[in-house]
Amino acid sequence: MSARVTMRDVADAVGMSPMTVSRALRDDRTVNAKTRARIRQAADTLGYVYDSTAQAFRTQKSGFVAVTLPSVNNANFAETFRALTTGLGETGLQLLLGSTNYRVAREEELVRQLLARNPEALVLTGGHHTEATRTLIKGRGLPVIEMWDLPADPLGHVVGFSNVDAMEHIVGHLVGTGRRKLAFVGASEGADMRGAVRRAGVVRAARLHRLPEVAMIDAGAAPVSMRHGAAAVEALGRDVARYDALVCVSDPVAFGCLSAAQRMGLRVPDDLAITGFGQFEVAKVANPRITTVDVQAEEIGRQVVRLLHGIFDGDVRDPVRIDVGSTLVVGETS
Amino acid sequence: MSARVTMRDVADAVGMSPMTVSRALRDDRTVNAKTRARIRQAADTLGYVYDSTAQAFRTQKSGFVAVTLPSVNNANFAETFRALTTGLGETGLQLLLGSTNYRVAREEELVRQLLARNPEALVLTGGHHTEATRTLIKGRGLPVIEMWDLPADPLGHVVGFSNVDAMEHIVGHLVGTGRRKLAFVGASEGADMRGAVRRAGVVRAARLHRLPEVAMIDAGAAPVSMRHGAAAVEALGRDVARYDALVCVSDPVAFGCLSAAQRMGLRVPDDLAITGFGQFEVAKVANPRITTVDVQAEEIGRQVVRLLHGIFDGDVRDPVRIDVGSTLVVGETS
DNA sequence: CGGTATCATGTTATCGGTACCATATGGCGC
DNA sequence: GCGCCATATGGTACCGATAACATGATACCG
Repeated sequence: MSARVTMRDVADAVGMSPMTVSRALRDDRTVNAKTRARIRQAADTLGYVYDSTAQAFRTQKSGFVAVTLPSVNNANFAETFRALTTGLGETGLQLLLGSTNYRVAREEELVRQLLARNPEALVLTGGHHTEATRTLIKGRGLPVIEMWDLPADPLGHVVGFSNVDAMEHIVGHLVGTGRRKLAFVGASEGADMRGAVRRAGVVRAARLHRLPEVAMIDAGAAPVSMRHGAAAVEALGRDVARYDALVCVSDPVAFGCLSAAQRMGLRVPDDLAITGFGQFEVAKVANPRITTVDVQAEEIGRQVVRLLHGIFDGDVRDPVRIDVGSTLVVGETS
Repeated sequence: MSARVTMRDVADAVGMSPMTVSRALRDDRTVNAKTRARIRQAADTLGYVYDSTAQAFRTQKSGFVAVTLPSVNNANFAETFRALTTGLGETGLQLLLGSTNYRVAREEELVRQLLARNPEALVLTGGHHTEATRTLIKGRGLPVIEMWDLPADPLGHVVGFSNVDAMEHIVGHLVGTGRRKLAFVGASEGADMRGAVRRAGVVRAARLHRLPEVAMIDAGAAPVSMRHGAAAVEALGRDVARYDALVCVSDPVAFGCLSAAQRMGLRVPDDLAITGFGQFEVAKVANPRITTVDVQAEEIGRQVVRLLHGIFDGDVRDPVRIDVGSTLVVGETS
């Protein structure tokens, strides 16, 4: 078991200094072409493997961009993540991913872990963070982007949309089609800020339209998905007739509600309207198609990539705020 | 914009040496409890963030485990990934994730990128790799685990199940309920090995049962999902009556087929049986529930974690092969 | 009470690259 | 022939944490 092959070994093999080897391997044009070829050759022969840890350490540039997501098991976030990976990969940057599991407290620990790897930028999902997280980040002076939200007091750059506005679109649409007795189906109040903001948006919109108070249907702790929506409706049983519209926190939840309602013999949308959120694939394919809001998960990712490139190239200096907006997509469930 | 806070700064703040700080922060019991508390306190006050890059460099241990997935936008893989993150996070290991987008060629580039970060282990999804990838990996002598498959010629350890067996369960079940004219719905033949293996499993099982040749319905390039399943059935139109069962490569595809079939007025399962794969949430919630195969995505992740711990603790030396098996879950679509 | 084990902390060197500056060599213009 | 510049290469220090060894203080033993 021989020790690791380093630039020193390669240098010795060709009778040059490690410095020249370093330059040669990085394709520095100041190294004579013939020398470079000889060095490359020797490196191959010796089975030399570049040590990017050492490089990251010396240059203080990790080549990482850190990203936090509430969960990777969510088609929307996964889509954004894919767009980020693709876009940044072209520049040789690698993504360092962490999931908060929808808990703000977990985010703090996560950010600390990620920052320890010296990322060159930090991309956070959502605009709600603990005070400690905020200080931690601000103290580092690295580029920060918050996405999937439009926080009032951002840490740096922002690429997102207004959850409140989006919910108002939905409520407006429901009111326009004659619904008045709304219920919101989402995760229990708690650590999940995203759900909380959407809930607040519904409540506000209902007040604006002078609707009776919106009922809150608890589908369990975040993350909530299809089965939670279905279980919530099953638990309601006949009582679901008290409402004429279920406003769900996401499309999967809406699909769960839809499915359970159908099993109970309810006609959707005649007896009950159901709306989702996020333009997940299931909304388009479900039968009937689910009314939802398109939030352009991929576009968010693309914009973040564009912004990061601008930042790294020095073109962007002042905090940027990009609102990608959201569009109501009327389906057959409302 | 102050320079980065290092252990030196923390040490100066409490009047001790960096070495003691290092020990204190790593919870080394040789440091006096009171001193440790003081150091922790000072680190917090100064906003110190541990530098894992420096640690990785000095100790020659990156703290990374590299993972490749075909796609993160797949509830099954996402579930495995979550189990990995959780399990390894407890040991202070971080996951370095790369997606192959279902292309074997892309895997090679990816593995190269991941290896440059000096991971302490490599976890690959699937058992098919290019020759170059295999050499690359073997030359490194680091622990390798292939998951989600049971390759005949593994690179190292294996945690998976037999895709072929699983498809045979499904076909056996369909035959048992009187179906004979099967069609397989999956991605175009090409780079997606996983789909190809499942297809082969169906074909083999059909031969065993002396069924007529299985029709191949091309749902487009991988990854295929709900909308591809739906589009495939729509494209077939009335011709779908030529089959009495659609065997789909995954649950999302099956759901797409189901939905399109229902829109066309077909009765499932009376006119047409439909089966999926993977026990995705949609299979359980769909109406009717989709017959599928449970492959225990989370269990795979847990077993990989257990195996990795065994490897790092030195308990595991010889290549291990864990078959987590798969279970037929009969729903209402067959 | 001397000697040794134990605990708590410090000193030094080092992991493998690379920024920065120095140096050697050759070509070219005047 | 001299100065000047471009080209090609080398020397040195250093990024931040930690292994290995050293040291000083205290406890404990017969």
